Amino acid sequence: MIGVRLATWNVNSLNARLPRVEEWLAYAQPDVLCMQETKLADAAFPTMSFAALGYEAAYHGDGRWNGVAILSRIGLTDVAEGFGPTAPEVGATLADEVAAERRLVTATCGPVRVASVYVPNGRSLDNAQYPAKLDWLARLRDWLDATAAPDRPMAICGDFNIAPDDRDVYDPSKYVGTTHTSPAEREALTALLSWGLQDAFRLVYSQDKLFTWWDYRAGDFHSHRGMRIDLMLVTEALGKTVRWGLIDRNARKGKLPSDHAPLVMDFDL
DNA sequence: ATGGTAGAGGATCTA
Repeated sequence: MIGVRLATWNVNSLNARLPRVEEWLAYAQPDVLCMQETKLADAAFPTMSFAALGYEAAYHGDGRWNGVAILSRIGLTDVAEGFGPTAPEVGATLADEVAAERRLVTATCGPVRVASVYVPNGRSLDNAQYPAKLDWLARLRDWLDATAAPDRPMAICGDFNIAPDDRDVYDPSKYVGTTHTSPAEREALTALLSWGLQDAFRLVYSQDKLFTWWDYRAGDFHSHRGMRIDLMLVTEALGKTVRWGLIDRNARKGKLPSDHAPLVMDFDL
């Protein structure tokens, strides 16, 4: 039996967050950490800092917005950036432009195929970014069909910018007519699950109001106004081995936190 | 009260 601890964390700028990430790796001891919103060009990625802690790194960023990465101390091979062979022609439509952004990197870490994803925000239901978000999610489903196998251990980890159901927001009435909870977004997530994925956190917890993101503004964190939008979607081959999990709210506290907390899940393969 | 804060960059844009 192999114990594998997977984690995912939207760090909201790895440059600003590196001390917090290093501190967190030291006490949380994940085997794999997926990060989103690194906001770092690949040439600026702090590979030496993570190597000193025993982690190899795969990264895909352009330095302004977005940017994803995978750290692993159990091997890191077969790295793929973006949608790879299913990538779109560049620049034809807004959806094509969004699909070309640095929002997906994939690698094999020990016995698990791992993807770090940063799903587009969507901004608002009447914004052109909203249909681009839905298109991005459809492309992710197509990419799974083209490049992955649902009968193998795989984890799609990241900031999905979707709260799967009303348990996952602090007050459903506050999210009527907004992104992150719309029927179309939740259907796009269901379409991913129907490929052969499970919401790993829900294999361990059924309670409501367990969040991974809180707005920096208006004291939302301390008032428990948040959403669960950071997810690990795992194949049954991996999900059946889940042993334990946690959203580390402590990492949202203290000095210079990200607005997201890390999600940690343990598996025994 | 359509507010509030944080990051990047160097004026606003994004979240």
